[in-house]
Amino acid sequence: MEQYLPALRAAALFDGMDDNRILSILRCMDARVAQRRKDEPLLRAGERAQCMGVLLTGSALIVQADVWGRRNIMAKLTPGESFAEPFAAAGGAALNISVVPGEACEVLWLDINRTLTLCPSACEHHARVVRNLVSVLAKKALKFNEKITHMSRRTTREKLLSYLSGESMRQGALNFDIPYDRQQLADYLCVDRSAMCVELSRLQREGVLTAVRRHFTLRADALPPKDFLL
Amino acid sequence: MEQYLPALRAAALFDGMDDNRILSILRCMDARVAQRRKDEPLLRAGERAQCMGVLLTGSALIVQADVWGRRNIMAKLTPGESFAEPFAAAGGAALNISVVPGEACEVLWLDINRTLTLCPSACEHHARVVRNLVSVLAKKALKFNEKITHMSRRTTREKLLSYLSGESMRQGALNFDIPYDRQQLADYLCVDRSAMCVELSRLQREGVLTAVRRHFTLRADALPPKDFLL
DNA sequence: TGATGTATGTTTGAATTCTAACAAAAGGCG
DNA sequence: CGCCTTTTGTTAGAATTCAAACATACATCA
Repeated sequence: MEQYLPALRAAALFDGMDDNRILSILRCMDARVAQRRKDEPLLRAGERAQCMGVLLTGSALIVQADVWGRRNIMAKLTPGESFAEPFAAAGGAALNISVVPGEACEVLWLDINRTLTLCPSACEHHARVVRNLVSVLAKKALKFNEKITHMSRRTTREKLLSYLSGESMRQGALNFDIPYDRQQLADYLCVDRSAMCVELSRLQREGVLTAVRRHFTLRADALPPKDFLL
Repeated sequence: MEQYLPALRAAALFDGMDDNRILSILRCMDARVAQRRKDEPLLRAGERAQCMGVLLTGSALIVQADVWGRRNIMAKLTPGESFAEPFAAAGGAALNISVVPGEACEVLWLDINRTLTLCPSACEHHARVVRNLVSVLAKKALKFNEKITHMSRRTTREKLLSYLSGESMRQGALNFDIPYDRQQLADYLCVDRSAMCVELSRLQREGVLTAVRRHFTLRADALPPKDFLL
């Protein structure tokens, strides 16, 4: 388990804990590591999530997909990020999402209930893990909140601008990369890819932004007021 | 504070705690009660949420609104439910939502940090509150997840069916009431009200459901397979 | 370098949604 | 009951989005 410490130190769930504490917690939470190839889902919709996952290496998408290939991308995971916590923390609720690797990856499975119900005071590390879990869950709710904010806009143009200006602010620059390709971005915003490309082209023609693959540059001064407040 | 115990006993945050414990926790979390008239927001977008709220009486909507009156309803609160927890638990993040009363109501403000950072072991009740908070946050994330599921559908018809079948399952009946009027439902699904009414009428003409004000009846057998899986 | 597969951009007609305005129904209250 | 307000339903034209197909650009690897 020691080999994964570099990844775990960066995980929000283990924030403020030294290596020994982390290893101790891993034992308490019955931690298990699993490898997945690119085509093997980490979790499938319909399953019950008894454990939460922490991505150690690689990347993965949290998606809802139907049989016609319609896809709703909830989030993209990078190493150190966790997933399925809300389901595991809500008593092993049935998943309505799948988690699919973007490439081969490694995951850590953690039994949440061990920290919540068992040995509550036995090891004091638990208090810290539970507090970190509170923070992780809160941030996940805020992430969903943000996605809803983007999706709630009525036009593709507004959805794009809402997402892109959000990313720009988060990264603190008008010049930034996004983690999605065009199809993935369309699936994140829940719009048609080709219609989104049309809108991106229009925004570029109008001088509002430049978009080269995953790299974007916003020109805030070029936006008509309609797209902002007031 | 004792007068609010009936409402508090029903709150998920105080699950499994007797009256004395609840009162003790209220003191630890620096609980304060506030009244609001129908037109006074409980929270406004832009503010920082240092405290989480628990609705004691009345009802309220969590909304995102822009200056043109476009409204995105995130959820409707009933007594015992809490709000702004994700913002408060994420270190007092700036709200991107407002909380507006549907009628006059009373709220309890709780300082989350008191349970998370201060007197961590002094009173053992804290462990229970924090565990309850984990559960409350997890359920909120699942609620947002559900809203995203409905919104991710591409047509108004599919959004309606996704929401209504979800409510039907949640309430365990084909016959059920929803908490929203037509305008609120449209704002929850982020579609135009009149277009939604048209779609509701069509669904009724097709015999898929009946809709009388807030009361709905689904006729599962009348749905063409396209609207379900496979 | 050339071939292949993937990602991105563009075009078109069909379908859907928005907008605004108005009509009808329901609820509250003197 | 009659009046008023709020809610719900309907219509029609304009605007937007979808869907499918194709063209172009880019990346990888033999």
